[in-house]
Amino acid sequence: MPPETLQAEISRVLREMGVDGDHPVTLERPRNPDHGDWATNVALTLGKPLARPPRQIADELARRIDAAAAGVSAVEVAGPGFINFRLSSGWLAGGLAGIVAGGDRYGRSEAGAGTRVNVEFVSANPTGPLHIGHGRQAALGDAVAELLAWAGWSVHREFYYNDAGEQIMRLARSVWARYQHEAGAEADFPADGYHGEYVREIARELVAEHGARWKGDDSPAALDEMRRFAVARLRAEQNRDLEGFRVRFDEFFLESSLYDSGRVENTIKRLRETGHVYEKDGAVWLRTTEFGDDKDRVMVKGTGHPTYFLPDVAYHLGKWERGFHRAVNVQGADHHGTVARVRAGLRALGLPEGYPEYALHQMVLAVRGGEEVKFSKRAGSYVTLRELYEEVGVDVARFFFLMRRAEAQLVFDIDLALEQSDKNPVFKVQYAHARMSSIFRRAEVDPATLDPASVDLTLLSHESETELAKLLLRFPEVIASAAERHTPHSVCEYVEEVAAAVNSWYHAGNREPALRVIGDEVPHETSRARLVLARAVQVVLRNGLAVLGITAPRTDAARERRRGRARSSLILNQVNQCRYSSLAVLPSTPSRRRSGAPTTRWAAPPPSSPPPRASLDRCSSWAWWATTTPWTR
RNA sequence: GCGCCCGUAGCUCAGCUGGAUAGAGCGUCUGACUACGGAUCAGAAGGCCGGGGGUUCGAAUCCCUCCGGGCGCACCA
Repeated sequence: MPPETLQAEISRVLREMGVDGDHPVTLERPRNPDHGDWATNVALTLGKPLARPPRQIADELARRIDAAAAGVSAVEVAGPGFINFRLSSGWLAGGLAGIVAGGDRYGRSEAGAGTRVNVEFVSANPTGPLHIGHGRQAALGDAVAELLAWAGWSVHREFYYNDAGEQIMRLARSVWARYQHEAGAEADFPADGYHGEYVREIARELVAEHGARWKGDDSPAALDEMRRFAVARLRAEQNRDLEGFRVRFDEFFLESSLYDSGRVENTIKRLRETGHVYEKDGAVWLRTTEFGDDKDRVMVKGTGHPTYFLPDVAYHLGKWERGFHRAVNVQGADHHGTVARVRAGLRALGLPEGYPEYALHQMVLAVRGGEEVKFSKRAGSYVTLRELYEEVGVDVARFFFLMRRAEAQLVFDIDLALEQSDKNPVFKVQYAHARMSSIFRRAEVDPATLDPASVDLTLLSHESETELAKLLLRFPEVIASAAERHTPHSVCEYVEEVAAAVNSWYHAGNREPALRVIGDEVPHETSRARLVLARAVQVVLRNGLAVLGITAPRTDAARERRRGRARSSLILNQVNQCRYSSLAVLPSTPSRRRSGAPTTRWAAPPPSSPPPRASLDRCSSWAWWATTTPWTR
């Protein structure tokens, strides 16, 4: 955000010039650096009201500005009447000191005033392991939640699931059939069953724990036992996968509790009282068209059973009544059809328009060697989240899931994710952070003891330094905007930009030793000032990555490997990668649609022959390289 | 057929809710290397912002329309 001093000074001058106090003054950051650090088009917008040429207004405004009071070093009029400002070195120095002083709170704001907000995401039903679509949603939801927390909201992370619906029964029937096979009985596998290997695993565990007591038993009681067992197993597995992905929830909300607690009944009663309910063809309808939906919706079917619409409304009404007057739902874009109707149902009950908010995301495509990766052994028809992050690492997976805006389809490039160079944006950013840490180690200075107040920061006068400093000072604005718009990807882009600026600054020191942070060529005071800048970089990168749920390493395992300490573990690592690459070669059937599941669906038929084993070849050549290449140059 | 999302450099994508000469990474091309961590740097080429209309001082951005791609449109879950 623009410096308040500048904003205030412009307002003062405008009042002086007799301009109406509520005339909007927008300050924006010009794309072109020649146009200064901040610019305003206010003279252009004043042309009509003042009946004067914009250029003339701009000239007068620029003349009257007190640069010192505004915190700028230059005021220029350009083009048709833009006014460009350049920030003063004093303002920059104060800002840098503020970053270091702010530390891990730098970038937070109190905008949310501690108000409660509910962020619901993942919400996968326990019918199988989480897939990479859930992964995108987990990363996205967690980042949106964290952004809101940084914007001063009190955030509640919630996971909603169903343990008794039709799909769960399909799961139960699938497990039942596999169990009969394991127990040595005949049974037809249901046509709509779940084919993943995990179903067999659950059946085997059932046998291990309960023996063959349900052999040949197709009673509802037996099916129900298996349902409970399978749901418990899969819920536990999902939780392990999420914990491994560093995502935690404050609450797991069970759909069936809406029935048990009478909330569904209560909701329909209250809807009837609104007078928007009618009966037609033996079903009970809500007139959602009165509230912006494109057709009315059935709440209770002719069979007497409620549709999913009803518990959805009951659930969100419950959120409101639990005190969450703001709620954000992170969901796959295939759910956008439910948005209008749920909101309409809630409006009928008197809740405000636009409740809850939705952050919808498109599907994920995993690509390796230019080919889509579709299958895995464990889940059968899709790539699981765990397989993905065990191969590329949690940090990389989270960043890749977040680096595109949610509404766009995501191509997850596994080759790029495995790349350990600046080609990979995650390494580029983490490396920039590690590099700053390395400078402090080298200088034998504890960054925590650095006191920016005792340092003359105006010594940071090289262009690479001032550009970097200005970039760092944008951080709070980046966070605030990303929180408001639910766009973690803009944080990814920002940290990447910071890393690039850090490299540029750092390498200026390679070309001219006088520009280094530490060394004989550098005067002590200058060195101190640059250490403050390095510290500010650390703070911003660490905080930016923290928002995204990514670690900011002080050092890197790869460096240890280069030092030759861990040759064997490197080789092991490559072998592991070969193991996971097996997920590319297993044929299977396309997945079926499951409710509550985000949008990863693989519609293409299974390959008739296994794809080429390029990744295996590469692994073996790496192993060869590792055993034949000396570790020190 | 209706609704939502997307279409920007060869590829993957940004573009801060209407601003000045449309940006970044990868790829390509040309240079640089005794290094505070080479996991590198400097530079260049590359564009009818899907097409066409409109709105205004000004449009990738807003409106209309067409084309292309994805998703969703049940008394399914």
